[in-house]
Amino acid sequence: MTGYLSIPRVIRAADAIMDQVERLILEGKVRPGQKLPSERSLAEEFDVSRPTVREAIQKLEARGLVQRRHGGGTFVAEHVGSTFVDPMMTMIQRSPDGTFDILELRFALESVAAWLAADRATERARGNLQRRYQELQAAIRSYDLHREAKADAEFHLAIAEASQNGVILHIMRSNFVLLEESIVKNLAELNLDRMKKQDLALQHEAIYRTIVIDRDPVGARNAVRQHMLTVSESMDRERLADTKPRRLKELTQSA
Amino acid sequence: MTGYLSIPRVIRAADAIMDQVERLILEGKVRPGQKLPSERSLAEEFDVSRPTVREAIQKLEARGLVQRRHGGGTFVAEHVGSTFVDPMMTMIQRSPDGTFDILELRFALESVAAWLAADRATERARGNLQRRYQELQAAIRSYDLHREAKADAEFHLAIAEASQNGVILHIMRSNFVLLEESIVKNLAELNLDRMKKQDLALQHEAIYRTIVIDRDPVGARNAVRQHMLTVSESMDRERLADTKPRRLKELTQSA
DNA sequence: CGTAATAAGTGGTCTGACCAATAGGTTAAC
DNA sequence: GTTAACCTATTGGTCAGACCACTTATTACG
Repeated sequence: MTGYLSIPRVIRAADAIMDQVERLILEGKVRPGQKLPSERSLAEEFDVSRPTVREAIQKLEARGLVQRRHGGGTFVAEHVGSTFVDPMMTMIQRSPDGTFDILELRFALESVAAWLAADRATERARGNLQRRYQELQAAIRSYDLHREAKADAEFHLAIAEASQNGVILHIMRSNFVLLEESIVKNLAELNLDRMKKQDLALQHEAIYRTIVIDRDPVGARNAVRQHMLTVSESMDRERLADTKPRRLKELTQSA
Repeated sequence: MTGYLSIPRVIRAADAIMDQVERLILEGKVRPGQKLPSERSLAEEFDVSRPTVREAIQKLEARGLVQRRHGGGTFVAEHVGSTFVDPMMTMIQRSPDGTFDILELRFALESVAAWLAADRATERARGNLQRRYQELQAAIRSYDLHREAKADAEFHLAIAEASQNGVILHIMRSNFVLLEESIVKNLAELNLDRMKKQDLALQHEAIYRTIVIDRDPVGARNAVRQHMLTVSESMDRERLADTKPRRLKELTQSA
């Protein structure tokens, strides 16, 4: 049937198909959410067997590019790369120090992102940031913890978007879910302390203002650092017997 | 957060097998580098067909947990998760500003990593860092560009390891290949300028010293920042018509 | 003793079939 | 006429058995 059976293939057929389908997706020939051709028709089109096509699609699924529904079809993931959290990351999160590790990561990424955002955000990005900020305020007033966490995460994500750095944005996006869970945790503890809660609100306001209004890179960076510091302090109580020294505070203060 | 479309997921046989095999790996029943049972014997053991086992293993392969060799067998990946580079990242890298974006990411991550490493690196991690540093020096003397880039990347990776932050380490590992390519690019340009090359050597020495010998967090962070700044300057010449303002320098100086 | 031919084992692909879930159109009930 | 139940074609999920291509270990030959 398949004409090139006699040709010794160095590369695997499945990988070749995967590249082709991947290109279809990445080049936008099939848009996010759209349905991919069925396995059978793809097999015919590429002139390979269905198992080979299945292998290809499975790999794409494992990488989060597509999603399969039994009986429904195969669909391109809604936002490529954003729903996908790599397995290692979730493992890390469940580890004892995971939450704090993530906080240190955020400290590193978001302080730089804020600096960059204040420096070079587009008009559109600033508008978006403002919208996210207002949404966050509304969420806080709603006393819906989950909604607040989501809005909080979206706000921080908007900073990354405004930074115009695709890599930083991608990392924050691909860990959006983790970020959200992490925020839920933090909020749950902070809710007991109205003072701290007030601090958070002021800090969010400072971040928003320094980036969107003042466009002050240094101020934005410091505001984010202060914010992270407050969040980390709320966690310290619960982890007195930590195995590693945790000194975000000093990391913040030492210029 | 999790999709509204989220359906009552019926467990697929392949996924169940994947979990089982994954557990074998993560629980250490089969060690990295070790050979996994053949597909046929796994199929018999789990009482499913070989295609199903193949699907399971394929997914593990796509996630970088195992590696298959035609005719050889399936092996557990040497360092789990480190071979895996996610597709989006390679796309970003090929974009016009990709190289600079990565540099900004490194600026954010590595400066914090250096700070943490100087503060809390274990004896073992410091020894490893020293070894990597010596290897880097040897590589430089060999005038082998690729070897030098690899040693350079390994050195920076060792900093992340010493930081004891699993998340930062993971991100740097999963982008190790990109990091290496990025360094090759930078070195290629820097090679024309012996002065700059000398600067790099001094900076690597400073990073090594502040972390391993002095154990000076602030010094380590500044050393990394200075290093990134030098690297970024070598790129500026080639990208005068950049679309985004790039001011790593100011990001460095403003305390 | 060393090297080359060979055999066994393993992943890679194919064919074809049947099962299970979904989606959409058709029909029946209201 | 509208809505609800149902039926069917489509599509992904699984299975079986076979053969090909590559690797590795064994064996036989020089």
